[in-house]
Amino acid sequence: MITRVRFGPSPTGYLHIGSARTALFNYLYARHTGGKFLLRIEDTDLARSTEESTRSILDGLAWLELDHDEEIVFQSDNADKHRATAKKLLAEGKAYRDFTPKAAPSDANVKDAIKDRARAAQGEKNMRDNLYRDLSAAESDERAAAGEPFAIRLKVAETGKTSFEDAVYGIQERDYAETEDLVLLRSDGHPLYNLAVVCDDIEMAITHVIRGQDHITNTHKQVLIYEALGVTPPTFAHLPLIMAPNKGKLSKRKHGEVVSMTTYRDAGFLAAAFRNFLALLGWSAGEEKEIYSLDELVQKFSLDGIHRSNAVFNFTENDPRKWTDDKAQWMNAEYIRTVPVADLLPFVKAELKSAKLWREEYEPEGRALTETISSTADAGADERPAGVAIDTPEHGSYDWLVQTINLIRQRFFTLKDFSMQGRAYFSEDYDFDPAAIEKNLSKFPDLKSWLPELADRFEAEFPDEEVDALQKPTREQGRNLQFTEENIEIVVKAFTEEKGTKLGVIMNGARTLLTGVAVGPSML
RNA sequence: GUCCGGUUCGUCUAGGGGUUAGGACACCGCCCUUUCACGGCGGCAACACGGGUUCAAAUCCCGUACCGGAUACCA
Repeated sequence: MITRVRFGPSPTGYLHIGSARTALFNYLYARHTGGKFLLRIEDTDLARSTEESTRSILDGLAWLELDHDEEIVFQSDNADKHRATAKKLLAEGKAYRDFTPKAAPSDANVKDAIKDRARAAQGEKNMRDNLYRDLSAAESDERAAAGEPFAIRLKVAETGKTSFEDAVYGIQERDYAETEDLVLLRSDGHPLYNLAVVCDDIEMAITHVIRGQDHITNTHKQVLIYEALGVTPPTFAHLPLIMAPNKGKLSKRKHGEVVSMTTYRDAGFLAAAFRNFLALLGWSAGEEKEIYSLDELVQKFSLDGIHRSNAVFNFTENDPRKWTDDKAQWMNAEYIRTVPVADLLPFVKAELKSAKLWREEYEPEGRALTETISSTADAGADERPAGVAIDTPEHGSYDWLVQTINLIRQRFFTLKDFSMQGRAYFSEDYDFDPAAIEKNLSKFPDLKSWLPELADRFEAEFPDEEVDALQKPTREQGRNLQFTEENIEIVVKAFTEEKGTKLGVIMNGARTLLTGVAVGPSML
């Protein structure tokens, strides 16, 4: 039997980090088993569902590259089928009409009202004391025909228990006494969540339901519906929850943008890095390894590796450095500097484009950015074999771009850094960091004349260096120097001694003047 | 309240009868670097508590505490 899983977000907000992880686990399980990953928008609560939210969720999934199979199912489209199912259960005597007038929804805090009510009941409540539970079919039909409004409730047996074997939490049991005669169809005719989910899961032939642990109680109710329908329930796998640093609920209300997937996209995170981070929140392959490609995740993912305890998503409000989880930040930086340039290039391009720093020359005709890049260009880092003349591709060329990225990405954390910290590499129009100026320029007033002087010196020592670097005589033989790291060092050191200053002063001053920031590749 | 679940360094976690309780992030130090990072090396730091079972318990059982979830004509 082919595995079929579904991710069923309700479109009442953006893609939350917890939902994103649920989606990821569903995706990984489907791909691991060679099954299907389906998407179902659970929009039965039309009062709260918005199209904007649906779009935002779809955007988030697209960003994470969790492509779904088959058509997206909108639960609201199936309302008629849900109603038909409720009526069938009614006809079979497995459900009944409840003519109790609908309670006015408490306006303030629904959740609190429910908790208060539950506390007040102190567990003394008899879940089967509904007046209409045993109304004769004839009388029920009659009242309905007379136009009296009613909800349809499932008739839960007096004694017994629901049970299912959760792939993560093991055998789960719940006495019927704990479960109310749940409402299937509202008095206004709208199908409710549990009914809708069961109907759709059956119709979509879902084999594994992977969702948050907060649904365990719903699962018991859904098992009841499956039983009433005479359908074997799918396998359930409940996931531990992702908590806020205080181990409380992670919510938009309280924690703001840190919980939204779009925040990470906009902050310059690589989807691959964030996916990797998310995968390790509540799941482990049982090995000492942190970096996993999507393929590896797919290959190693299993329901057995899912934890039973909640995980804390760690961040510190009001600390810009720790605005989100340290490990997520580290992982992103790790990806930025180690991923093959070819994989990084498209993202850098997008970033530069949005910052209006992109030039068409970077991408020569007929050569896609993702194309394999020459091995020399891929050599990463600022390290270069000693004694080899520095090959400086034409500024603005494709090769120049690749080398530049390799040079600067070593100290970057997000894609944003390419247009912020690294702006000077792509444009003459960049800002100066006041702290960097203070630290590296203002303190040494002499730099004002030294730096231009050094520039002249370079020009004199390395004339025309881009044209024919390798042909040039070395210093021993004549005037001009080969443009190598060693020779640059000779020139700069000589200059430094001449001025009676330290190398660091010159290097740092030059970097700050040239790039506007204090951080950057070495001059030598 | 009731039902369900959980508890290993600050955080993510490995380990599930005998381990110096391992790794990662964060933090601190040293090295590398005449910058900042990267990197390398090292340090700090954990089995919630109490009872059992056992030659032996972080690991199995029970209880307590604490944390979380659920308890709608929301999803």
